[in-house]
Amino acid sequence: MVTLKDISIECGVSQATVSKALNGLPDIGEETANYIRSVAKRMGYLPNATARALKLGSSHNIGILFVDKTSCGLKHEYFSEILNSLKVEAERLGYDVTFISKDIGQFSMDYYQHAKYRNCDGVVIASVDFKDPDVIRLVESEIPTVTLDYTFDSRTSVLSDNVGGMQEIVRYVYQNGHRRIAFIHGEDTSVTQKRIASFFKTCTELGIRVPESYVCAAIYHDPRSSGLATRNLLALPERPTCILYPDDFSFIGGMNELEQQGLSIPDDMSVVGYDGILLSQVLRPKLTTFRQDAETMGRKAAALLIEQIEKPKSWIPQLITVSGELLEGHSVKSIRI
Amino acid sequence: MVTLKDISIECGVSQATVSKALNGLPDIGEETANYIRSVAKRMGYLPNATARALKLGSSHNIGILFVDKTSCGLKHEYFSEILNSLKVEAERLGYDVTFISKDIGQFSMDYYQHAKYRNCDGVVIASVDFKDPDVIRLVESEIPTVTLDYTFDSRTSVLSDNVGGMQEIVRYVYQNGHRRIAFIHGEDTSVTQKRIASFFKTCTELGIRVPESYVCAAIYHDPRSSGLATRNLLALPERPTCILYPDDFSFIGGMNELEQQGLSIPDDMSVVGYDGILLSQVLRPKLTTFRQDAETMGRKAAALLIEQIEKPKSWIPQLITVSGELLEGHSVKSIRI
DNA sequence: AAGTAAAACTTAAACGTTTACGATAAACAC
DNA sequence: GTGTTTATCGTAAACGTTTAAGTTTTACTT
Repeated sequence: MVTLKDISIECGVSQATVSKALNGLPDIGEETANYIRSVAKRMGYLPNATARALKLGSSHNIGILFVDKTSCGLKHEYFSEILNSLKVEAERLGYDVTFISKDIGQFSMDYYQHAKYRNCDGVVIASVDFKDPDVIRLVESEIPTVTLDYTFDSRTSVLSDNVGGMQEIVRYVYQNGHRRIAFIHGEDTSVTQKRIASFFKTCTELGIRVPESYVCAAIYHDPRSSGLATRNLLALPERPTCILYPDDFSFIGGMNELEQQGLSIPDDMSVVGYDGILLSQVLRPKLTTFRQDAETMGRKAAALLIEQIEKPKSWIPQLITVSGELLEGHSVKSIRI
Repeated sequence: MVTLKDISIECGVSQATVSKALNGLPDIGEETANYIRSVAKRMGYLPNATARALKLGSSHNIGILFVDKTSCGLKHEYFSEILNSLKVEAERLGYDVTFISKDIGQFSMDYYQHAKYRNCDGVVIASVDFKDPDVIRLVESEIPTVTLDYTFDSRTSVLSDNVGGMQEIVRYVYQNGHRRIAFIHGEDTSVTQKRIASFFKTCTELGIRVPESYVCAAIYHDPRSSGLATRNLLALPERPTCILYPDDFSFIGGMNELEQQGLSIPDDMSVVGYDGILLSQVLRPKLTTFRQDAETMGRKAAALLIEQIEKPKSWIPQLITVSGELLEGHSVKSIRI
């Protein structure tokens, strides 16, 4: 490994001069600087991120928190898309991305300790239990953080527009003549709460009455529970004409249930998904769904975190809401009223 | 941040003593060591991975190479599952995981340089163009590597059993009475080549004649191209009775095509997927497919890489083949001959 | 010509560890 | 009592950077 010292010897100058020349500091003569740079290049010099981090106290490395407990963390296309764009943007800005977890090796540490241990300049928190005391400790620490789809007081977060998304869906369905709209939602999270609230609010605005039995719970990303919920809805004396699913993948459960009962989509039942994953666009009939802009969310999260890292003084916490778009498929029938 | 120095002052001993006590070296008195450890705990001491890495020349950090060009890198459940188990296993063994890429910030570097820059102890290479000169440079460097689903000379790799998988599929289909078996394969990669070779070999062993038109190309993870290939197969004068798809997700394209032509699965056409992703198990009829054990692959890759890192002297390159299992669904009809 | 300022470069300390080597004292052998 | 071993702890250098402060040389000002 070629170091500053090697170059300094080769050039006949001091290490400091080499360092300053390579970093473009102003107090090195142009001639000398160019010469040093050329020698560095010839010798194949690479800066040592570790030494730099030790000296500067900043590692140019950000942590990412994905919990694997649900085991659908990374598997979910929404999150893997976020992760990918986050990584790309961070790298564009000169930062690497490292996973943060509890319990690294024999050491047992919490997220905050892990981030400190690795000298992470900041952490993006996604897909975790936000009630976890360890998560809260990290968020309340001095380490810059950005949370995804959850907001802590005085902290920056990037949110998918769940309120707007649900509103658009309900309005779209309403415009297509539906008045008996059921909503199968996911397990109780802040995202779910927002969608439920927006669902009721929009229905009220439109003057739609929503029977209690039309709103039922399932589990995200679990077609079985959504299938079950679908069956219950179909058994109702007054069937809905349209069912909103917690996510596109869960809809598969509903699809199977409908098919089994000999009902066709959208003629006998209209359906809407959520997420806009690849699958939704290749199903026949194409699924009408609300596409969350995961790419933008990951990019924004990285950009905001790094901005916060680089100007910590003047930083004011931000709440960024990333809007999505309704992807119109052929799963909602237009019915005359 | 509390350092060894702080503890040494508090305890009235030297830094060296503290370091040795915390690392459990034998030349510190038991009494002193216990005292130092208790003080360290009380003061909330955390080792500094950066300083340690600089001193020891090993960062306890491994790199992971995922290319995003195809943009289906992380999105593919197969890879996200590998990534997840790789991460979990690495952390269990005391290593963190960092993404490696070209071009970090304003610096333009190749994979090898990036890995050196970050002091990665080793790199797992997955889902990339293995012909890329930059990848080859990395593999041929002194940095320990493990490749996934591709083998370089004298290098360790973890392979999914594509040969065995295809063999099992063909045999299963054969046992169910099929003799006219078509195979839609993915784009030309070493994985594809293995599957094609195994397909032909197994067919030959079983005495099945395979018309040239039965083997056609599509693109992995792309239902459209598989749909097109399906259409071509259906237009053949002598239709196959069973179609093997490049992967489960691509099969959706075939499913749509079959449905559109009024053909039902498996009565009018038998189908088999590949991968065993979640989707395959919730489709109706359930898709018969070959499940790749991505969890084991990621785990093995991490374990092998770390073993290689920790005993580089005695290391002999290994080729590990991870076998999968046939998941029998209801998409293959048993026909009498 | 004397003083000041700017430019170009060096010295040396610091970041937080680890570890080879040295030092001290107690314990032991004879 | 002398010499040797052993246990325990300290000293100091090293890993590869960055940077404040100092030094020398040159140029400029009046």
